[in-house]
Amino acid sequence: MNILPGDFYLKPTIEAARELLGKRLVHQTDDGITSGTIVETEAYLCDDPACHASAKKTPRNEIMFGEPGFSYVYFIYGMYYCFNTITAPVGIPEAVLIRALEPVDGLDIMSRRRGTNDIKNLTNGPGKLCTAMGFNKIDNKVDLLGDHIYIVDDGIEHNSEIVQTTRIGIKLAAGELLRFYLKESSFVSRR
DNA sequence: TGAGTGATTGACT
DNA sequence: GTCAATCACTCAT
Repeated sequence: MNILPGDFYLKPTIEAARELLGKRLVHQTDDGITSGTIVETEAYLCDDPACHASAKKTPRNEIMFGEPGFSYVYFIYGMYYCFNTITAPVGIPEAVLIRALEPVDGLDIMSRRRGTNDIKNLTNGPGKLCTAMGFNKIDNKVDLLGDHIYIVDDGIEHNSEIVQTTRIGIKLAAGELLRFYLKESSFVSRR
């Protein structure tokens, strides 16, 4: 097992977003281990109007100004969580949103949490993957170099073309090409 | 395509 | 202190 080192998160955010594709996100809980290969990400930059932290520092987004390599999990639309990894040095609020995974471990746990046995429908969206992986607000501000939540490089070449396109579901700066996904994957949220 | 959901935020007393 | 608009989504129509 090869956990991504802390300096991975010091790369330019766009580069980190691109390189996170094909890596595996792991979550250890009381229910057991769930993990999935990252197949879709979005970059959120400090000068980006769509970024939570672009306007000003607030209690909710202050984690983005902190240490790279931490999780940023936030509650949205009254029902769903989204999982981000903090990038860029302290003081620069940038992050990578994990939008979709290909389930690897703990399929039974994910199915139970999502209430479906359709694996293609388990983690193909930011809200869905958090439900399947069991992320909630207590998983905010967690060190991704710890043994609770971490991202590993299995050393597997995904051999898939990376598609760069526009982000989904946002109003501001919707034209920016900051979304990345693996072309061959059938687990991305939308093409 | 549209309704529903509730934390967050900023603009008001 | 209160209030309403906003929102990086999902599911059922």
